[in-house]
Amino acid sequence: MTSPSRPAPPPDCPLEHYLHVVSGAWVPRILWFLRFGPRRFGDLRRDLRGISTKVLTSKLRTLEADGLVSRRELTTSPRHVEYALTERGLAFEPVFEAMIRFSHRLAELDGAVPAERR
Amino acid sequence: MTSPSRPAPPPDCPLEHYLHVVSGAWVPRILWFLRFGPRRFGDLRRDLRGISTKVLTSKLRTLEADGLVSRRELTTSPRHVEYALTERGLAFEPVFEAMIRFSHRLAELDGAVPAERR
DNA sequence: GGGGGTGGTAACCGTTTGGTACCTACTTGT
DNA sequence: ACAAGTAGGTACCAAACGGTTACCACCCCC
Repeated sequence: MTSPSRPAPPPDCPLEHYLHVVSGAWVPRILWFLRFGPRRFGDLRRDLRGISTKVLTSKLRTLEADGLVSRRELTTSPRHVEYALTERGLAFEPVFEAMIRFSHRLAELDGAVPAERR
Repeated sequence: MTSPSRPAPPPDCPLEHYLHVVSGAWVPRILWFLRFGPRRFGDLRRDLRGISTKVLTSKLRTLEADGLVSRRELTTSPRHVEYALTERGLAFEPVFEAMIRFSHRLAELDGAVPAERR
């Protein structure tokens, strides 16, 4: 035990800044599906196959609190609620692109097909 | 009718590909510190303030199994083990850059003009 | 042979995260 | 009237994740 367990909290680290917002298994996936445009609650639930309504609700609430996602109730026939990326949420776009480049690069290094076909 | 699109789960989805490798609270941080060059076990433990040796070991094992990190035992006086990014691990670099851009962009939106127009 | 530093391993436990099941409230269609 | 679809909320659990505490093996130095 050389150093005290928790002596210095991170000052202004971009990594911590990022990880504070994007944690857990579902948040990246939610943002992923929202980048294609506004999406309704039920749509997201079907997009993210396997997510429970409880978790989807809580994650959307968190993202709304963090200002990455906006919630809009539509005055439509059964009642629709539309979720969309805010301007802050759109800041996530470079990360999506990077994740795509990452997985393409890994596929490339695996020596498999050039990721364009399949 | 209810859902305009329920696109099938792409078996080679870049997002899932990415998330398979980078999950949990510590893995991104470990990769972050390794990108500056090879690092010894104890160095990483000090870099990642608060991580336990158990978790650090298990994460490094996983990263090694995924081929993102290499492990090398040095024949030095006390005994050193050096971890480094492999070529596959270097594919993560765009993600780092994107995370940095993300946090800068958020800071920009926080501190600057509230230009909420569209 | 004791102390200190390295790099772990194993057992146990607590917190966090997510899942299941059941519920409300409203609206539309039959 | 009643079923079905919309968007949730709540209570209760299960599993994953991570932390704590020990302890080991090795090496060097004194």
